Formats: sequence, structure tokens, C-alpha cells
Amino acid sequence: MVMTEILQKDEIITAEIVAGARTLFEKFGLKKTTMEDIAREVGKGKSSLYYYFPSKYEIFEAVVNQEIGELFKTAYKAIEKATTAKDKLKAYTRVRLGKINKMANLSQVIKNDLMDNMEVVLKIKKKHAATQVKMVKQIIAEGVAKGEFKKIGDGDIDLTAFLFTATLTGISNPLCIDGEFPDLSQKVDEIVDVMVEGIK
Amino acid sequence: MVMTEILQKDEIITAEIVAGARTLFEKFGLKKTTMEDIAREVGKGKSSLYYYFPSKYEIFEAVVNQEIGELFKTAYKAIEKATTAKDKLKAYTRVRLGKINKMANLSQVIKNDLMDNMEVVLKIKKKHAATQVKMVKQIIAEGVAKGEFKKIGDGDIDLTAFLFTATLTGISNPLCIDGEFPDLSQKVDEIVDVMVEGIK
DNA sequence: CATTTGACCAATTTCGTATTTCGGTCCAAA
DNA sequence: TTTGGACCGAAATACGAAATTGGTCAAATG
Repeated sequence: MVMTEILQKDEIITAEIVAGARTLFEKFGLKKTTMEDIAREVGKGKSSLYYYFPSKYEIFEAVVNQEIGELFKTAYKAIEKATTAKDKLKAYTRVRLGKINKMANLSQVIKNDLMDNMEVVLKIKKKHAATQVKMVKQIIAEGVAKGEFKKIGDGDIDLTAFLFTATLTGISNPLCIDGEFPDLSQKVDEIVDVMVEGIK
Repeated sequence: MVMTEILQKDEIITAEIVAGARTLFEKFGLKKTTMEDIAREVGKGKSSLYYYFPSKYEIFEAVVNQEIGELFKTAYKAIEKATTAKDKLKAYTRVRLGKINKMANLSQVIKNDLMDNMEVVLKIKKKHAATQVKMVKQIIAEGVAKGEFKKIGDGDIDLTAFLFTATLTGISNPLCIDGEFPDLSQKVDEIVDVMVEGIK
């Protein structure tokens, strides 16, 4: 069975263009990758690209959508395997935290353009994020000490306070804190425990 | 009682400089505000500023720290008034969500420099954030339908799914989703209910 | 008919350079 | 102790010329 029997020829070429563009975007970023670069990568003339895509931005979008599409596909499979809703949430969380790293290459290059300016802002935010976590942590610790809150899991108040703060930061500001929490992907069960209990 | 009996003169002038700088930073941003602008604003020569601050960056830091200091002060007062840990968390959340808007002026100008580039990334992130919320929402809805999860509050699954996603986004990426959730500050009790239950 | 290409265009980017501005220093003056 | 004017080196800016780039189009290819 030949490829062309399953996929249209233009679908194949489209995929080739997206793959080639993806390689170059990861290496050099969106801005520094020219249409001629992409054309050369896939062994065609520049004009040919416009037969398959209306603009450079569309190619970029296709690359990102493919990348995220894979993320969703993986997540969907993992969710299907899980039986309980809690396990489904865990599966989703695990995929998302895991894949994030694999998407880092692409994201990183895009982000690098921003980081130069962002540096200052993030530095300040980071400094005060620690203070916020401490505040929340103390409140929770008091609550636990008074028996007002019951500990779950291994009762990692640090993690709970971090999640609480991260949520607040995440919902209130496009420039959120850095996710430099140790071994985050190792703590999926714990994270989901904390968050899921809110639904019970 | 005169001011100088409580505050040192240089403390007053320092405060004046910070206040003047704050005004200009809010109006024109960090970059476009020159040391001479600040000096003119407080009615002094440029060199005088260096008698109170070692550099422009230190002035900026003082402005931001003062701004955040006020946030913490307000939060602290609110927390003191509350009796239960849950109410303390609610107070903290309320202050934080409320003050964020007041800090918007300063943040906005700083962010504007980034937004030009960020636009593209955020646009894409936003698009897929909706998909993620839907996925999580469905999982939760299933869990609730099966009796696996119990609803709390008015059982707003939308909100719960949003928070879950926001938390994941917040902890895993410095470029998090936009906080365009309606009437967020009106839902403090609900938000804290959802998040606090994770500690019980 | 489906696909490719090279010439071509307008707009943007880059570049080189002259000039200005800005953050920061120093010292005399008050 | 505090201020302001002269001054410095580095960085930002201005700006016109030249090169690039995203995108178009009609002709060519098969």
C-alpha cells in the first residue's frame, strides 16, 4: 500500500512543509526563518509554498496546532485508559506536565525574543511570589494546627500553598510566576489530590 | 507635631522621589522616564537624586516594592480581622484580586513593551486554553454524574475546570493564559471554597 | 489541470554613520 | 549635608541607502 492511496499528494507536501518549517522554527525562531529557508528545506521554490499556504503565519499556526494536537491526542488516549474521573484528571495532568517539556524547544525560541524584556518583570514577580507563598502557607498551617483543615496525602503544606498561589497568579496575570518547583512531574498524584479534593 | 519630628528629612525626600518616579513610570513607563524627568518632577537637579539613590533601577525597585508593600499591608490587615483560616484565605484572595487592578496601571506600562511580541503567543495559547478547560470540564462533569465527585457551593463546574486549568498553566509556564474570567472578584468565596476544600 | 517557477513589487529590515540623549560621576558651591 | 553645573562614556536615536523579505502574478512545466 502506497502513501498516495491513503493521503492526497498535496496532503503529503503540506505535511512536509509543516515538518520542515517546524525544524527551522525550533532552530532559529519564527522571525529569523524566511520563506526561502522553508522552501529550501523542503526542496521547492519559494512561490510553491503559497500554493499550499496563504501566508507565513498560516504555516506557523499549522506547526503550533500540530504540536498541540499531538498533546491533546496523547492526553485523550491517556484519559480513555483511566477509569475513575480522578485518574483521568491525573492522566491529563501527567501528560500536560510531561509534554510541556517537549514543547519547550519551540516555545523557548519564541519566548527568547520576549525574555530579554521580561527578565526584569519576572525577577521582581519571583521575589514577591516567595513572600506570597509564605503568607498562604502560614494561614494554612494555622488552619491545620487548629484542626480547621485536615491534611491529605503526606500533608505537604508547601505544595498546597504553592498551588494556591500559582492558581491566583495564573488567573490574574498573563505574566505569572516561574514554575521552578522541584520534581513537579513526580508529584502529579499529589497535585491532583490537592486540586481534585476541591470538587468532592 | 511636625513631620520632621517623626520622619527624617531625607526619608521625606526619598518618599517624594519615589512618589514622583511612580507618577512618571505609570504615565510613560520605565524606559521613557529619564532621571532628569524625575528630578524635574520633584523640583531638584538630576545629581541630587544620586544622593538618595545609587541608580535609576533602585528607584524603580523602590516604587515597585512600595506598591507591593501596600498590597501586603492591606492583605495583612484583612487577614488579622478574619478569624477562621478559610476566611483568612478568602480575605487574602479578595485583596489580591482587588489590588491587582490598582496595580494594573504600573504593570500595564511595563507589560506594553512586551505585549507587541507577546500578542502572537498569547493568541495561540488562549485559543487552546479554551479546549483544555472543556476537556477538564467534561472529566469533572462525568465524575459528578457518576457520584464520584460531590458538588460544592453552587456546583459551578465551569469555574472548577477553569481553576484547574489555570493552576496547571500557572505552574508550568511563565506565559500563562489570560485571566478573562467574568466577575472574578465577585466569586472570591466560591474560588476559595474550591481551592480550600483541597486542604480538608 | 495541478504544480512550479522566476521575475517582480511594496513594505520592512538592516546597516553604517553622524548625532543626540541618558545614566552616572565629580567637584565646587551653598 | 545637600545641591547643581560641567562633564564622560556608553547607549539610544535619526536617517538615508541598500539589502531582505513576505507576498503576487503570469508564464512555463508536466
